[in-house]
Amino acid sequence: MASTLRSPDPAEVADRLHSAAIHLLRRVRRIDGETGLTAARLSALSVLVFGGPTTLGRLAQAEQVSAPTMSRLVSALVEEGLARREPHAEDGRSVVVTASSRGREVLERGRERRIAELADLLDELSAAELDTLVAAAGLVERVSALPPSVRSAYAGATAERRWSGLSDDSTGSGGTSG
Amino acid sequence: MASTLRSPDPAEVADRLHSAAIHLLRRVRRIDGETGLTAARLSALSVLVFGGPTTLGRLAQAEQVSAPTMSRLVSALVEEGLARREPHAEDGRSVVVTASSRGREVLERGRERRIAELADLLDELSAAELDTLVAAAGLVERVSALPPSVRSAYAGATAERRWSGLSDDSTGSGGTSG
DNA sequence: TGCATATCATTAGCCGTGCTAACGGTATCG
DNA sequence: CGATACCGTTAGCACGGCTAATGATATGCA
Repeated sequence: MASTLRSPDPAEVADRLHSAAIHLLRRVRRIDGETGLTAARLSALSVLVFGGPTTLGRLAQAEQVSAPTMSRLVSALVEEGLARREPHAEDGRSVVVTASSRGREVLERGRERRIAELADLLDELSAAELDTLVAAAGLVERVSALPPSVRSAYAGATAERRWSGLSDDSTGSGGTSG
Repeated sequence: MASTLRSPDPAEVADRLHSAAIHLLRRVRRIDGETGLTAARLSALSVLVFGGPTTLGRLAQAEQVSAPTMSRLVSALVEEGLARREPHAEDGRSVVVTASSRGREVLERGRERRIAELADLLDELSAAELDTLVAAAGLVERVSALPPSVRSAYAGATAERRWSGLSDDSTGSGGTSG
């Protein structure tokens, strides 16, 4: 209502975004618990699936978390059989992380489940409103200073399955795994 | 770009929102660490400040968390002098939580700090884009099945400082505190 | 009245996820 | 060959979700 009647106050925008993000995640937390995929793992896995194999460090960078955090996250994915850790061909210090075929399946299943759960909620939104959400998500990603193509791959899928900074030296294979 | 050219796929919307929320919160987590106010505490405190005193249970409901979680959250706020726990006048089982004046100050300071940190990022967005974000935040709140007026109080402030479900029987005093 | 049940909040304990610090192993450069 | 830099892991801390169990109070019914 009031939001479009005037120039939005950045303070307000920040607060409302903050609040919305918190509540959205609290909701999703409950949902993805059913597949055993938590939000952070799902997010990391999706980067692997859509972006192809990459090193742990680059994955951490893409997800904007510290290396130890990503290491633990990857360990969880590996233990669940959703990803593999492999030695880097050229750099002995590095580790290449690859989504397993089961990882792809589970990502898709989790995705479908999440959608099923959200379907009732999203149903009451118009196409224009969905558009608004998509646009906002894009803006948030931009504002969060992420490598943008990673995130647009989320939607584009076939258009750009790899992103510039990651595949040049770390994967070596070309992203066709499983 | 492509998002406005067709009817958005709910799956896509869900994924992108999910991802955006994760990354936004990861960013904000770093920011509000400087004031000692974490995201969850800030969110709860803001409900108290904008909504007035309420019981713990209702606060938990408003924030969509379990009672134990909110109890711990409130304990943290109380220990930091940002809120008070008081016995309920009519129901001995209940506890009324009230934001202290310092709580209001700190909320405002944390808010300002968060905004200062986000200023560079939000600066690169147009007014229309900010509008998009605000609209999206509202949609997310709606979709997250929250009591809507709580959240609109975030923006409206003076317009509706109380929200229907909370003040009828739990506060007893009338919401004018401090 | 008195006991059973329901409700509100707290405590206890688990898990996941963020961090920094410290460490081991590898590359790289002098 | 030794010093230094870099990558990843381990260790340990804090926080915030949750469920289960415990007090304490209200309520309802015999």
